[in-house]
Amino acid sequence: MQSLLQQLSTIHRLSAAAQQDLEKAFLPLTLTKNTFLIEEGKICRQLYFLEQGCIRGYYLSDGKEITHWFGFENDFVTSFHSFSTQQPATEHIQLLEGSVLWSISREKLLQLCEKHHNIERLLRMAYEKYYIRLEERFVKSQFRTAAERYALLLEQAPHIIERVPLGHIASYLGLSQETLSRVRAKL
Amino acid sequence: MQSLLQQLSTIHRLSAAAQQDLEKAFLPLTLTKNTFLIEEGKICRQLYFLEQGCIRGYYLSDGKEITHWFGFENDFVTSFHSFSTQQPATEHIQLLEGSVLWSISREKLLQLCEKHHNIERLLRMAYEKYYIRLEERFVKSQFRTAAERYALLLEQAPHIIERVPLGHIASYLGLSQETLSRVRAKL
DNA sequence: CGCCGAGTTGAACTGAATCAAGAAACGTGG
DNA sequence: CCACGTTTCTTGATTCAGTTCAACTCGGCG
Repeated sequence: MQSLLQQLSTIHRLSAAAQQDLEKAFLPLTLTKNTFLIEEGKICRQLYFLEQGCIRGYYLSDGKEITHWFGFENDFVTSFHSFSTQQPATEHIQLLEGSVLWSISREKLLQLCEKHHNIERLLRMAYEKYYIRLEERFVKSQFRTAAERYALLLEQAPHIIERVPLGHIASYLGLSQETLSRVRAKL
Repeated sequence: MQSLLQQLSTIHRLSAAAQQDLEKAFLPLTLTKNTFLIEEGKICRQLYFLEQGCIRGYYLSDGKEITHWFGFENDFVTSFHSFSTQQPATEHIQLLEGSVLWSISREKLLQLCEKHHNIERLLRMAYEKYYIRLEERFVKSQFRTAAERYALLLEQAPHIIERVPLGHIASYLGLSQETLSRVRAKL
């Protein structure tokens, strides 16, 4: 719980009352490797905070799994599309390691937004932050070669190679596994 | 102004007081083709609503202009990274047609968020919407061929070809202009 | 011991980039 | 309203990065 509050405070400072309500609203959750947090076709009603562990989001395209994001310690994860619109998810979210999470329902979160302007602001600022992060990733991947994209990933998440199978990283970078293997072979 | 209020109401319903304050805060602006709304290196302090016209955001990579988004009627536009963080912009924003816009300063917008929880919520929901839109674009471009990406764009914005030079569309799709021209030749 | 998933390596193929001309369309001034 | 230069678009030839398919290696594990 400490790391959740800590992470929230890096986005926006909360009032004591808002913080207490949030503490009560998040429920702890420990899950094993390969568990699915969300499956395609189901409606996602929970937002998760990943305290410890590693997660991927992927979708199926022509029968192949395309990993389009990873979550690590201190990330908020969910299927944002489904969570926001309450339409069926188009992606799977799967644990890559046994993980410790905290969850809050959409309903509860919206109640807290209603009650504390404070929390609504934090959420707004969190979306801003995640929007900018996604935009940056988009810009930095277009018109870059395989080697450049891999080098950039290693810069941003040096630990990733030890924790995530190569095939998942390859599709995340928009490459085939064989190409990524060859890129790595050249150091 | 009518179309701005109309557009806001599709995101979230505002109180009369909040709506009135917003009406006062937005200033009208009419600019000619090729004007720059934002230039790389400058800090972006304004958010714009595009009532009429057409805009692109682009950045320079190896001396080449890469258009990474277009704005049309009823879009909110700014350099989100610079606007949110108040760091220098990494992109240019340029009018592709003479346009009618409304602008609000970051300072004023944050004041209004402070005053009306209502407006803070609308902004949070707007960010949600734009986040989802960006994510969808990302997913739909990765692992797609040139022809598929072009077909998808035409579905979503059939009018774009008559309003925007081919070269800009090509870089938006992650292609060279020559390739896009050949894709079009095959209908 | 043999299977299985994960990663590597090789050879052939291909979609798209690049380089290089040329053709159209456009706007501006005379 | 035409002439000229500029910008925009097309077409061709060549090259290359990355895919695909297939075989092989390696380490872990029942």
